[in-house]
Amino acid sequence: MAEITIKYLAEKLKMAPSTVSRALNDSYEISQPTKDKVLKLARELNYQPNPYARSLREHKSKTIAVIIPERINNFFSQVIDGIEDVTQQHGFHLLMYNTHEDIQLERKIISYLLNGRVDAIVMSVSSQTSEIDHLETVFSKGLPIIFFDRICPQIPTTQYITNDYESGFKATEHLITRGCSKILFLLLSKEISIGVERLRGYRDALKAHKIVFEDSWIVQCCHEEQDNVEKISMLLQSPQRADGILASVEKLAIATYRAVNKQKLSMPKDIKLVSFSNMKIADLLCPSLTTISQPAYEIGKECAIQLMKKLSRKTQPDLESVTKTFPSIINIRESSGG
Amino acid sequence: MAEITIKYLAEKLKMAPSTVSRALNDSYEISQPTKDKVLKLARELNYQPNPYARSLREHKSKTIAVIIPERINNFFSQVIDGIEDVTQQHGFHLLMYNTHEDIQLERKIISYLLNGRVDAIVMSVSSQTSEIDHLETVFSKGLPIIFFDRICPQIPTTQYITNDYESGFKATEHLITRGCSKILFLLLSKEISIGVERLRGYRDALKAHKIVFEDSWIVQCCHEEQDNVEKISMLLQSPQRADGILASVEKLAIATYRAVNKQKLSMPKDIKLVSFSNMKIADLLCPSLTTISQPAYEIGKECAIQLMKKLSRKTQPDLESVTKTFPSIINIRESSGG
DNA sequence: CTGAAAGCGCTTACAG
DNA sequence: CTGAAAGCGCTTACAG
Repeated sequence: MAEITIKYLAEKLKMAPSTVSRALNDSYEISQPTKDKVLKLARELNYQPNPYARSLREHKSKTIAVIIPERINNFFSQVIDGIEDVTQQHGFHLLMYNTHEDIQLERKIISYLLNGRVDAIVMSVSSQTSEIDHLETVFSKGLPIIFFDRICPQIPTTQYITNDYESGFKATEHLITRGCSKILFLLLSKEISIGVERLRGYRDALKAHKIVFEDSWIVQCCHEEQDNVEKISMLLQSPQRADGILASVEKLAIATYRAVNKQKLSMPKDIKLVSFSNMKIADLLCPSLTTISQPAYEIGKECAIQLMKKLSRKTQPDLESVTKTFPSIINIRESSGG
Repeated sequence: MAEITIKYLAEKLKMAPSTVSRALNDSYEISQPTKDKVLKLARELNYQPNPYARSLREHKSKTIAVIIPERINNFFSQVIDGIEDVTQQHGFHLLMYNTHEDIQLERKIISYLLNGRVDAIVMSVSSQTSEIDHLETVFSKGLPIIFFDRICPQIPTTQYITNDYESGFKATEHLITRGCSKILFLLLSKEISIGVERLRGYRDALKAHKIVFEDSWIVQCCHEEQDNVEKISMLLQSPQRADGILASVEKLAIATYRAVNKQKLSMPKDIKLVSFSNMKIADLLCPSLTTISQPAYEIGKECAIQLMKKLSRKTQPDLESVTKTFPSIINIRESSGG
């Protein structure tokens, strides 16, 4: 790969490299004829600047890291599409990392990003993230970071969530109006921010409807589908089983379907289900799934817009320390009784 | 962000930068005591080498570009998980690009990668990709490139596919044994490689079973769900409508479900469906979907393994010009009559 | 075993 | 308007 460099162009054109560089960057200091000559040759030879030389010199990389806890997930895919659509227009590149919900991996990934590899980070923390010193390091180093969905309220930066408390409340209320009185809340173990808010909404809805809450209704699940199916199956075969389930995450709704089938129960007759989910085919499931869906693409776009705004300014003002809320939508379908 | 550099460490330690660099890289030329001192301080100050300085110097970036035509797609997500799991172990980073099935965007993305930004490319081409000069440029520049699924046979490099001909044949045969005699083949417009192979298998299966093929059975769809639903609906309301559908891509199966519902037809009674799809919840659809699923994660892993093998060698032998085939699995469910 | 020097490909302050 | 020089943070061939 014999690369075309500025030096090479300069030789061919019998100019100084500095002149070529300035012409390429359309500097006001360079005459039009010179610019024309340089551009012409650059195009002919398909000159592409070496991004790393530029990054080293400029101390910026024009790349952004996106860190998510799970890749096979419509919500995150949609968020990333939103991010990419914006950053691409600004000539930014996206470095992508999946933590697999593993805090150790998350720390390691963060450590790779600490020396100029990226100009900013957009991130949804893993469900294991309770200690946050690695995230504090990012912030204290001055590396811009934005959180979405699974946020980190302790870090004073811009964060995007949806109205999780309200959605949890409404979803629970919906189940209650459909006749449920024993409602299980499924969540991932130790899940932060979103789980907490959704849970609060759920509990307050129960309280508002004078349903006496039992501790056993909060069910900590894991990331292994088979384990979750078995756990939920067990719960469903108990004599005083629940009549409603609120799944705080899509994968737990899937596990519920499997458990219901396994126990040969009928949904929504025996058990009703609502889940947070951005699945596009929720309406094609058997029975169709009542979902609370988040405006994922818009969230991604907004993250990127804020970042682009910050990074494009000469004097980069700090990202505002604020948590912005997008509205989720509840789509009532058969799984909850329609 | 005041960065810790080698120069800074060298000053603190009263050594030369070259010594520090060598100690950090565990060079045999450096004494153990010196290494210990350097490593100690580096750890204390949490030194992270500047990746771009190193890339510029070494002419390698330790990053790989992954280019896919669509992000909200289980198949691609699984492939990428496979790629990442391997590359991460080798300290490589992943730059990710979604072409949205747009050849112009694909060309643009490729052009960004031509000057050392990445050490290699893993790619699935867009369905619009008929001209391939941009891919030829990549190859001729000596930038390693591997294709998967939607491959580019004209480029002499390693390519990964599944047994698409065979799967198309078997899927068609399956529909025939379930009583279908008018089988529609849905494909994305001008789709390359995979579409072609699957289509060949389909046609040969018809021929083998002495079914006289009609041109109108090959239906070119697009990327707009609504348009596809309408097109398929139209076809389904014709008096001599098909009794079987083979969807070469998951999104066309989804559109078929919607069209069937819209026309108030019943699947599998009125119409039977088989689709290529890596959807994990195909069994939960109404009716459950008969799928041909590809070993996506394994394909991703294999792409990455080949690349790592190549890139880790001092003398990098060319990627073998060979097309390797992974076996897909047919999962028979209700949509095709069980 | 350690150090001084050159250079990767850029950009920009400084001269002229 | 153009050029020579320095420097971004590394690594390595060359000395000693």
